[in-house]
Amino acid sequence: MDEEPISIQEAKDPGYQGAEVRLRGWIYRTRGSNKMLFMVIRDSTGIIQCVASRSDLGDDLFTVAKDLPVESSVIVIGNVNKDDRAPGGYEVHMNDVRTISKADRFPITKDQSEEFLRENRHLWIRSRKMNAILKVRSTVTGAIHEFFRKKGYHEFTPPIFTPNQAEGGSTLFEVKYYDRSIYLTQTWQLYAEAAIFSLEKIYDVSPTFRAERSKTSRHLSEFWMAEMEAAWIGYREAVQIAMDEIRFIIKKVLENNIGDLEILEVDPDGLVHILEKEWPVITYTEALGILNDKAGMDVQWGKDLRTVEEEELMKLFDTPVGVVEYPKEAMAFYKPVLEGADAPGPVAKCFDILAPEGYGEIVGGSERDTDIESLSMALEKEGESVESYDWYLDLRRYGSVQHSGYGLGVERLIAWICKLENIKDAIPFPRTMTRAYP
RNA sequence: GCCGCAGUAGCUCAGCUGGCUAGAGCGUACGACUGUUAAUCGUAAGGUCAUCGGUUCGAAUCCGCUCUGCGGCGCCA
Repeated sequence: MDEEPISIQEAKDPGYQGAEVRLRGWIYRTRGSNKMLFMVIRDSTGIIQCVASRSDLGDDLFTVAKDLPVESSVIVIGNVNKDDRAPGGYEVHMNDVRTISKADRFPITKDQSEEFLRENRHLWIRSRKMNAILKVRSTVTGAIHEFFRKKGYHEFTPPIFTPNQAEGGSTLFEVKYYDRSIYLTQTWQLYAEAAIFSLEKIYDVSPTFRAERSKTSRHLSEFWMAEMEAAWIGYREAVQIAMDEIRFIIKKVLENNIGDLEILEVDPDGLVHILEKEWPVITYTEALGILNDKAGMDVQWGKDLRTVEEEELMKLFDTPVGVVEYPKEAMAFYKPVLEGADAPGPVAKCFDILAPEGYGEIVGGSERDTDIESLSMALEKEGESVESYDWYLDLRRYGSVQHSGYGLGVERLIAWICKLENIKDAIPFPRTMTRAYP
């Protein structure tokens, strides 16, 4: 009588058709008359319609079940069958409904604004949309681990509290640290550079904090970055690794999340198509030429590409594009100059990967400068105290080697794969300049 | 840092050439209904129109400050 509960997804398996099953879940919708009750329930795997007539359950139980509000938790026992009349094509004829917890009136109803859903994120996370996104997210982070481990990389976990900046001073979160201040990490990079002299090939997926005053649909104050750092490789190899990584992630999403993409109304064929194509790698200087020729934009050499320029450029491509060798001037202190480059000015051994359809930069990376003199000069130029980076400069004093690394913005990648309008939906509890609740 | 948009029932909105005793749909409560597809029908409850101040005989409506949220630029992943 008390059979083991199964998931809603399992109940749709041919082996269970006609059988009595026990399902656990939450009420997603209810409809009915005084003789019939339709109760759609959901669990982590999906939704299924459950139906009963008054005579099936008896007057008392029918009345109790009919009064259960949306999001009440229940155990349903009944016979599952294919039924074309049911949404989703399967239906459970209920023999029993057990109330685990009767819900209060659920605040989220048919009409929802973005703001209201963010205010109620702790409840909205139950929605089919968020459920699907979070499953894709789990696939993405899992795929990152799998990709690097298969290639012989070690997972390396950096500190989150850091005394130094690495990406420009104005974007650090300063926090109390006993009787002084410290910062939340903006990147694992300086520590990763130390670690490669032990592990050679490392990666991580970890939170990153940037206090940029950006109020856009592409920015978060707390986001997850998947980074890699490896000894003995140059920036051009790093570009290829990053592209392989993204391809691998997309492949895994296609293997595991077709149903979720469907809920998100994303056509998987688009992703398949992207996997089939070559992804171009162009230089910054070439990018300016393309912008001039095909978009009529006259961008002054030496400036970083701005959002409009990236958007115009990516209108010309339907796959991710690697852009390499940006002007040294616009780049962070640790990016070395490429000698003998075919460009109007000094360029750095660095790259970005841009996603199509306006999703912008999803990867940024570079080779790392191994020259103490030029590093010290670059730090001074940025107004940093060279002394506080002494430990970092040590890495150049004891057996320095060529090395490169990059960071992939996990939420930006998810937003692109899932075609989300806003990056805030790519993370369960978004943190922005104006929101740290719930 | 700069620019723009918004705040009216639990939710989504209408009302904004000043005349309101502030409406609708959804949700909720009660009732009806034997196959519903975010069912349908009936009845009801539910509001200091974000705050403060100003103009006016009269302000949801016009003006100003503030607060809150959202987006765009810049910067970045």
